Amino acid sequence: MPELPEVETTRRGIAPHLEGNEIVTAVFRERRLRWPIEESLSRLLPKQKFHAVLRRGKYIILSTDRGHLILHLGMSGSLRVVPKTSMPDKHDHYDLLLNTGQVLRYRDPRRFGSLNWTRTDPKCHWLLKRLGPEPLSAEFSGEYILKKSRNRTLNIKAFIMDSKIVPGVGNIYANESLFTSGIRPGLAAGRVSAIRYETLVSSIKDVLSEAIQQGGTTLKDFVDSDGQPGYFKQSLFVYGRSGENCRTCKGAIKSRVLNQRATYYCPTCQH
DNA sequence: AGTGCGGCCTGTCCGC
DNA sequence: TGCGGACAGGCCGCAC
Repeated sequence: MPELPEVETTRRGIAPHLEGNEIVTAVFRERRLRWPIEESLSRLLPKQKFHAVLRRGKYIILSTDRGHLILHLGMSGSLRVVPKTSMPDKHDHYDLLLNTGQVLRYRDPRRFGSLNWTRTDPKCHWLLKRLGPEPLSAEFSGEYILKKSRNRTLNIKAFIMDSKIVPGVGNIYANESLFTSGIRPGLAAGRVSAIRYETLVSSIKDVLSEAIQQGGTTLKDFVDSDGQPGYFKQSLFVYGRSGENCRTCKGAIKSRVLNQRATYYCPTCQH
């Protein structure tokens, strides 16, 4: 499940292979992703040259001289750069063949991902325009989130997973950052104090940056790698550890469902 | 406006 | 061993 660090790792991995290079052909084998891929892309994309590979939340933006591809990896998506001789497998839904002889290949067994095209400023695209500030930017601060949270009854975990508040904090990192900052996931967002929001924002930034750094260690092998960055190996404090011992207090990690999402916490360390 | 939930998918895991 | 069913997960869009 690609979280923001994996998306950023992917972005960094593919960028040097794309920037300055041109699309020769676009092959779509399965257009039924979260939204059907526009038919016109097959004829629009050839001859377009990439000039930037950006990220916004968990969206990757491939900017060309004529517009922008906006893509999301969903639950099971991955993007890799492979030689054009490499055969696609069952879940490899599209290929962008480049003038370098390499192919940018999208795989997504569950097809929760998406691919959209826009000619205008991607910031104004309907998928991106409502997103909150980037979690790793200065704009995402304790002050900002405190202000957004006033009078909100929604639990703090669902609140930080709301992309309108801050994009890119998925279930794993929501659980982990709430543990690190000692906050119970079920607490109403509006009842969390200013000082605790300062801690939470720092935790989110720390946990995301650290995971990006760990993912970065696999970058050099990106072309040949299986696309799984190293952050899965990082030691998680609570996520998926129901019944196991808390790494801090040795008590049992609990789990419950909040807003239809698996939620893990330590009843002793989090209040 | 805020909140909660349905729906989209398929690989994996569990129980029989 | 084989089979069916539950589950996970991001996120838009809808209903209340």
